[in-house]
Amino acid sequence: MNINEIANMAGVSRATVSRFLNDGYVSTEKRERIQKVIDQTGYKPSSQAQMLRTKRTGQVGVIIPFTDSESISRMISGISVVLRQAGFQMLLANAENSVREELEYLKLFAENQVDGIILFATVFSREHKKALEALQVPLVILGQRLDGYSCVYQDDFNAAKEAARMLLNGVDRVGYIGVSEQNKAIGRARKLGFLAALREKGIPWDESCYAECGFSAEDGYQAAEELMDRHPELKAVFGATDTIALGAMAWIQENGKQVPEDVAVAGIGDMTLGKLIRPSLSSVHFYYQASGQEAARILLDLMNGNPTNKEVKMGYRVLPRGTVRG
Amino acid sequence: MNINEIANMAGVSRATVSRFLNDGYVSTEKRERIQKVIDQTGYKPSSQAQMLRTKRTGQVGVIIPFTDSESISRMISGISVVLRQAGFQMLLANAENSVREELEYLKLFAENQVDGIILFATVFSREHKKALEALQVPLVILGQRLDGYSCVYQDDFNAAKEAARMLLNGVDRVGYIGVSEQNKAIGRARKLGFLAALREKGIPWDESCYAECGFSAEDGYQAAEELMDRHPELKAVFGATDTIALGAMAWIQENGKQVPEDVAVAGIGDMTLGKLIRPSLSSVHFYYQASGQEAARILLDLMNGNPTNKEVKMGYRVLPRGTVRG
DNA sequence: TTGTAAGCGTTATCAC
DNA sequence: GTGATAACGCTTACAA
Repeated sequence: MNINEIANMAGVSRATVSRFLNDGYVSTEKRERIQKVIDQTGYKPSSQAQMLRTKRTGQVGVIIPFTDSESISRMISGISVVLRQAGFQMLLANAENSVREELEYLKLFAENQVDGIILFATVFSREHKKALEALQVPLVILGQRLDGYSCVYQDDFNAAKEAARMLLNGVDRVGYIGVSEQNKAIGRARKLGFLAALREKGIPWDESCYAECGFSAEDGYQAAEELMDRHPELKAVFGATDTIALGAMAWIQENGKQVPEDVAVAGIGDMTLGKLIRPSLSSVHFYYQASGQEAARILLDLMNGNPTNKEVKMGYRVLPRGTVRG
Repeated sequence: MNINEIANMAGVSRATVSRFLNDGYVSTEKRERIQKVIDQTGYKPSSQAQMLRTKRTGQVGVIIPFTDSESISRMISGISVVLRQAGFQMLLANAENSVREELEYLKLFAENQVDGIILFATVFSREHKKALEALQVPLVILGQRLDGYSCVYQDDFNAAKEAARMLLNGVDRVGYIGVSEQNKAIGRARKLGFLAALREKGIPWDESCYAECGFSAEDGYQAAEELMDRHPELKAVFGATDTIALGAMAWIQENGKQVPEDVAVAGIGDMTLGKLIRPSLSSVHFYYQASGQEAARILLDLMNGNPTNKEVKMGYRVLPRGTVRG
């Protein structure tokens, strides 16, 4: 079933059918005839042919570092809602924690497979920047800020600072478990925010109270062990993410300490599970779903030929809960 | 940059270039010439043109009910790894909890937008079955069994039965929090497995000890409240999923009961967070990531013209942890 | 082993 | 308003 057959059945030329489909000028009479035939046959134009002809694919490539993360899930949800509404489909590329894969996908998409790209960024290597410069396709970066590109990111610095303030309530010996500072947002900005809160309170900082780990709860667990072995006197532990904080808290509770009486804990991200455990995890809410929507909207703008780069820093909400002191 | 230009630059016909690209017969001499030109120009064939010409898109549609679920994330991870290796891309369709949307996507993909479909099924309405029958494209169903279709699913019945056995250790008054039985796997099979364990132990069942809810932790929390208000004497609560169980556990602990001394708890799915909370959540591990891989492999088979329908029931592992008695 | 030529199913540009 | 006609960039008989 193709446009020629439809044209024949309706007794018009295929150009007219095409115009009908694309809101061109068609007389009411022929309009009706064509509509009828289409209804009868259930005809749908071949999107492959349309892609070839129009150079538009109606697809957006979304590159994520891994699938198993609540924040990523929420952002994807936001993206998918907006894209769907705009008639776009989402080509999801899962880099599985590999920077090399991430670059591969970037190149793959760059070669005109998609009309636009949303990149969940973690770190920016030289290679990344080179790949981004070579890009012919509109792009929005999610989760990190990068000069010269449209991006949507969280206010990591201030979120961490305020979360640290809440954690430091009546506490002066505190440890920090974070991720590599190569990750500017989650690694660097959050740590700096934390340190800013310390400075504000006049609490001295000793780099040996810092432990670095990956993004999983197991990582947080091990990092807590390492940290607390080194500094059993710590009265509070800050996790760069809720997942890390939850891992750390598990170790702390397992080793005979009360939370928050002996050790207070806080994280960032407001994961669902954080409010279910006892005591409930103090955290900072990020508007992840909205971030995804925002990124998708900016990308739609860009794809519509609006060349304005935009940087959007999302807000946050501090959530004092059971793991910090009164 | 298209195949004609490459052909001109290499001094061959475009057919030869095409053959070169598709592993057809090309003399070593021309092979080298073409390779050189391609290296110089960075030429990549237009996948849109290839799609139109070959009727293959190299894309697989994956329909999920929602994004925010650890089990779904893990299955997607498995799918993406296998598809990637086979050179396919993943078109992710998020139905956002809407059956209507799910059907829309099914139809959309059915119209030859993709070479194959993986459907994360929840319920099968008449409409679903009609849509599935009309499907021209290879399909694998994930998470549910459906006669006549290739599917990969969990052993929900036996997993629930064994989990219930472990929960019923020294306990005879027990409640069950589940989801709608329209969902044959998570709703029906798990409940039946649970009831089978009860029967085995000779424990009578009273339907008023059943509460039904959605998939979120909040749902589990509320269902626990409803259930425990009705039956304060319950000594154990079974959640059809870990998320539900965690929600229920939060309510139980919040209301002054000790887990597992006063009330034992178990769930299904082995979510990461389950092993981090104290006491740690007893559960059943499902091989979700492997399920995704399996589904993708079967789909690849199907797309290769192997018309063998396959049903794969995945195994499980029972994980007694802190929320059940000795 | 290579080239010619005929599509794949659309949309866009023209005349009419 | 409408209909020829020419692309879009590729693959694949078929012939050489």
